[in-house]
Amino acid sequence: MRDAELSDLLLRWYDRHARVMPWRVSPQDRKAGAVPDPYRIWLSEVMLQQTTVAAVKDYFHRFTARWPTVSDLAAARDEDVMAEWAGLGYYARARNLLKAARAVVADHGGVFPGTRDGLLSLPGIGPYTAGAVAAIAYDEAATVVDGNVERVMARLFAVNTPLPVAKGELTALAASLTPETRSGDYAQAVMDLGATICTPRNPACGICPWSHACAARDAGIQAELPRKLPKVEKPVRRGTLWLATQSDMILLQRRPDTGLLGGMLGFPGDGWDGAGGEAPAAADWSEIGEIRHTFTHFHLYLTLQAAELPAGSVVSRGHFVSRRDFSPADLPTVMRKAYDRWRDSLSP
DNA sequence: CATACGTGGTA
DNA sequence: TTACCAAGTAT
Repeated sequence: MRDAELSDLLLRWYDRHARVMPWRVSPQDRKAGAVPDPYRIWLSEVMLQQTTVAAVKDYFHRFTARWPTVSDLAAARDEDVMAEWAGLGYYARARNLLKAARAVVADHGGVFPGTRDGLLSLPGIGPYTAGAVAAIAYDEAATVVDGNVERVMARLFAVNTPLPVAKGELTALAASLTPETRSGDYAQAVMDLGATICTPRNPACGICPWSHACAARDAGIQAELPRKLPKVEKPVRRGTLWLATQSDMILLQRRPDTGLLGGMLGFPGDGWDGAGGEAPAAADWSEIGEIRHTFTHFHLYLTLQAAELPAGSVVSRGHFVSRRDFSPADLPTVMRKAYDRWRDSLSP
């Protein structure tokens, strides 16, 4: 079977089964002339990096309601954007989002670059996102390779080379199928196929439009692909978080712009992320419990120390914020876990 | 090329 | 409960 027949088959499947998403223009609306907004496509694609559609939806609605255009976002305050991103993870995405929005306004007159190569020059936009935005927003015939596409190609062509070694090979195979027309619909179609039918476990080959052409299915090894190199074991780190109040104030600390939870609000800590080393103030600290949290590359156990600081206390780290100006929703999840435990210890 | 970088859902 | 997984990028 020729490659063009395979892509046509998938597009016909997509016409009937495209999932509805807040940022997506349906294939029917596209055929009627509707054009996706590059800003919304870019925002959604950055949010979707290593993140599920379900987790992204509410964040996408809040961001687009608050900042409807790239110019609005470019004019936003850093702390507002970081607070709005809190809980979504991979916070470098939010910092780069702002940098890119400001670059679009400052260097491109408020209009997104019109090609994949142009998009690639913006912070936070790599090969996948550049291709996805170019294909979806501009119908450029860009090859789009995400985890779904890697899995679909590995199975369709029975590639036994493990990831990430196989990345280049899978990209070339994906390129061999990418059509010159309806490139945006096609890119979304392959990803939808991977997300709904060609799933990591128990792929639904019985209803797959490509099952007849699938080499892995033919060999009965579809569930074993793509193969992956063994993962390194996560080490355990331990440390302390200091939870201090002073009358109606809470002690918070903005984290450095780079590294773990970069740019996010949190509580002063020590012993687990290279920062600190001692309590931020002399006080009668009492241990109120422990939280555990697993990051991408390590398990973390944090001892929680709480204290009411005497009036006039000098703190070595952080700054006091009135409870009225503090929202736990602005915290990254590990910090919100600590806050929730703290609050529970105060009013059980 | 390997590592750092979050979180919530699922088996 | 543990381990894996999700529309990756930067360094």
